[in-house]
Amino acid sequence: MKVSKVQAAENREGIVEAAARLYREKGLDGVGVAEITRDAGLTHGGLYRHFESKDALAREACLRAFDWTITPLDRLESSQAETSAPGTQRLRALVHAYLSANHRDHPGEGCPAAALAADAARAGPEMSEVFAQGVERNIQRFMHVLEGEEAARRTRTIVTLSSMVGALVLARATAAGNPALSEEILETLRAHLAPDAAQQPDEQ
Amino acid sequence: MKVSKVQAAENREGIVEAAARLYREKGLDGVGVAEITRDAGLTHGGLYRHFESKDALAREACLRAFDWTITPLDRLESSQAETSAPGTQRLRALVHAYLSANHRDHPGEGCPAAALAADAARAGPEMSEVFAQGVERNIQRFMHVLEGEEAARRTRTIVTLSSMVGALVLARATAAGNPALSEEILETLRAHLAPDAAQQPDEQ
DNA sequence: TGTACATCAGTGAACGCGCGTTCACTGATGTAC
DNA sequence: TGTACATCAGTGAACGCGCGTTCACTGATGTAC
Repeated sequence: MKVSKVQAAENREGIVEAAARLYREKGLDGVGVAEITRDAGLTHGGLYRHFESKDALAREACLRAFDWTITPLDRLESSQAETSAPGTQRLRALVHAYLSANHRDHPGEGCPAAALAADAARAGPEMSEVFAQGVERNIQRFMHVLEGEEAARRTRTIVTLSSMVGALVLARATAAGNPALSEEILETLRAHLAPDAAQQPDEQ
Repeated sequence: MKVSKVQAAENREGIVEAAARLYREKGLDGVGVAEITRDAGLTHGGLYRHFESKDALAREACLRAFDWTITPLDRLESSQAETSAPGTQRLRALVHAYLSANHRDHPGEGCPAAALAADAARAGPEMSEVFAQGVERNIQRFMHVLEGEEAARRTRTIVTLSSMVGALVLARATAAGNPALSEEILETLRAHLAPDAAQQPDEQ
């Protein structure tokens, strides 16, 4: 049956959000349109009123996923900033949130660069464009946490983001098979990217 | 028809090598048994004389892929070592080979950690064990390039490997959509991990 | 060394299954009057 | 404001297709004598 314009827009939104989460959890090839629409409370047939194809939905879901990543990081940033924390402390909070066991164990709500970059590299030029935009946005936002001259901040951001993505990816791949190694990787990069200070009790 | 034991062993070997390459190129979910066996010059039916299932083949292929990664790196190491290069130079050669456009554009012969870590994280505990072994082997081999106390070398190795994996993964995801960003990521991490010295003409 | 025959690596048709996509249909929505 | 009806979001059966796996069969291999 037909549905109000408002309801239809909400349904479309629900599909994108379900896809953004499920793709990050199971990979671009690991989840079908039936599961996505079911997760959004719909049936699979209606999907094509909203999206040209599964690939078009995947691109929109990836773009959306890059929002989700930044939001929780921002929340952490601002909660730290409220305590009049200097830039160093904000960086610390960001690095610790990114390289946490919680982020490792919940890719569905986490950074799409860590969850989907390899899949995106194989998914064709359009998906690569989406990803390039998302990564560039991540870089821009991350730069605001740092201090100093712009070129230097960009360099440091790219180094830090690359290190965090690699560490999270390796920690995930080894988590089930060798939990100690997985934790060692996270802890080593936490210490390297956000050193010094008293070790505060770790997240989750 | 039946085939000699030697031929059968060679055929099995060919399947593993084809799988190790194709999985890295197309992902664990991106290639089927028909394509793998065809690539090895066989038909799909005979695969189950050698492997219990597709998943068992995938695990063996991943383990094999971790050899392939180390082999070309070793060749680079030793060719540099012959010119009586200090450890710093060997590290430089390794980092430049890993973060090259050539490695980015040919995942099939490259590091499985960069190509398959995200897939491995979703493929169950047995695959995670395989991956943990492979990563640990990568760490052990990489440590030999560095100088200093053992714990410090291990820390530096984990930091360097994580950074290289993340940079390569991001460079691959953005290569088609924004080649300049992809190159910037590689170059930024080359400069960060193997700094100083006269810029020698780049690989490929 | 020569012969008879059990073994088994490899073939290719067939299977059940889940995929992405299509389409005739339903019926509430929202517009034209 | 009230009524008639065109629109179209959503449903669910159906499609063709490729997947992983099975299996009856083939015939060279390699062993027993």
